[in-house]
Order: sequence, then C-alpha cells, then structure tokens
Amino acid sequence: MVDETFDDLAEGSSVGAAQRVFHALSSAPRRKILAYLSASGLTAGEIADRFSMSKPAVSQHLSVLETAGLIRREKRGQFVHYSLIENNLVNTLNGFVQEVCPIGRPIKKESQARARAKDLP
Amino acid sequence: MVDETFDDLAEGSSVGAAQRVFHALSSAPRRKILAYLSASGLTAGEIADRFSMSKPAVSQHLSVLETAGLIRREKRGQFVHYSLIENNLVNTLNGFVQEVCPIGRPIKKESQARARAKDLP
DNA sequence: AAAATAATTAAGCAATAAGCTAATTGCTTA
DNA sequence: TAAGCAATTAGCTTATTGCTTAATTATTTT
Repeated sequence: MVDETFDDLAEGSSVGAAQRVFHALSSAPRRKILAYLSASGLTAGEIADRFSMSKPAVSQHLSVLETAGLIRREKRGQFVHYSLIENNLVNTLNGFVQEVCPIGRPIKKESQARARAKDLP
Repeated sequence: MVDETFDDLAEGSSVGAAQRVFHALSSAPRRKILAYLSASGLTAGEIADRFSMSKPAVSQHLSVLETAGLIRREKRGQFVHYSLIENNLVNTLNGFVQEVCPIGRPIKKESQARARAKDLP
C-alpha cells in the first residue's frame, strides 16, 4: 500500500473540479436536468415541473450542478434562469477519456514502469 | 410536477447501464483504477498496492467497476487479473454527450415543445 | 496434508446523500 | 403596505457509501 493522496489524476485540491463534475453526473435526476437544459434555458420552476419531486429537492440538484460548473444561474426579477455551460462538461469528460483511453500520460507511464519492474529478477 | 420515472434518458430498467457507469465513475479511487488499467492489466493485489486503503476496500471498488461493465475479471491460478473494457466506457460517455450536447434527440424536442407552449396564450 | 498466499465475503460503523416539510428571502402587484 | 408567487435555506429522517477488521474460499508450495 502506497499513499499518494492525489484525488484526481492531476489535481491538487482536496475536492477537485473533476470530482465535482463526476459526482454531479452520478445522479439520474441531475443528468435529466442537463438534458432538459441542452434544449433551452429554463427557470427553476419550469425545471421542477418536469419532475415528481419537491421544488426544494430540485433546487438542491441545481445547486450541485452549478457548483460543478455545469450550469449557470441568472436571476431575472423574481425568476432564476438556468442554462447549460457546455464547455466545462465536455472538457471534463474529454479530459477523463484522454486519461483512460488511448494516449500516453504520466500515470500510464508510471504504471507501465511498475508492471515491468515486476517481471525482472 | 409530472411523474415520468424514466431513470435514464432512453432506458427502461430501474437501474440502467448508464446509471451504473456514472455511479462507478463518481469515485476518485475508481477513476484512478481505470487509469492504471489503461496502461496494462493488473492483478487485484497489484492494484491494491497502488492505494493506501485496505485490500477488501479495493476489491469492492473493482466489483463496482466490473458490475458497470467497465473492467473484466479473469482468474488465473490463485490470481485475479483485471483489465479495461474500453468500448463500454467510451460508448456510455459518448451516448451521454450526444444527449446533452449538440444534436437533436427526443428529450430535446419534448423540452423545446414545452418551452414554446409556455410562450403562447 | 499442512502452511502460506491471493482474493473475496461478512459484519459493523461513521460519514454522506437524497428526499421531505416548514420557514425564510426577495420581487411584484393589488 | 399587504398579499402573493418564485426560489432557496433550514432542520430532520432514512438509505447508501466507503471504509475497517475478521473470517472464508481457493490455489499453490513445502
């Protein structure tokens, strides 16, 4: 067992941006909200109308999505309009896929080196 | 409030494949495991060596990843080798990005229709 | 066959998350 | 300014997660 304590692959803060994004995406209602917002901006009430849960519950989900940087909040009069921040979502997912999928990256090299070390006398 | 009860955007089962994948990805240790496996297959013990937590804890994470269809398990003698199933990971993330990002899809049309309905007398 | 090693399962515990209702804040309008 | 509506915050309950140590299963080695 080796303690490295890097929360995410290349991030220092205790709860990194990637962690917030992936946590936000782990909830089906939150993904559904993102899908709704991909069609058009909506007020908090319009979003809540599309769910069977209470308004405060939806508000919490919106808060999680906003904290993750996936949606933006804009107050107009007594309404709060929410809309998608497409960039951040795509960037985070892409960053992860890059890390896990095809190309070389630091952790890949480290892991390969360790794998090789085991094969030698 | 309207109850629609579709867990994922286009899936019927109570806990859909997408939900399992996103849940699996919501944990930093699990993402780290995926990153290690992207470099080369590893035994359960080799994976556990890379973490500060206990072996059973790592085993649980591996189980979650396997249930999500992100990694495969292969027993050879007394060792268990784990390796990445790249296809499933990429497909699920891509499916989600397709839904949320650029192109037309059922939920998009539905939401746009509802948004328009509000603007009419 | 006994002992050692790899890995998992089981049982239990503290921390977190997701939902509810009730209360609060902020804006608009009668 | 009082009433009403939009939205969030607060306080609480229940379920789930993520870990721990101890016990179990399966394989290999002596």
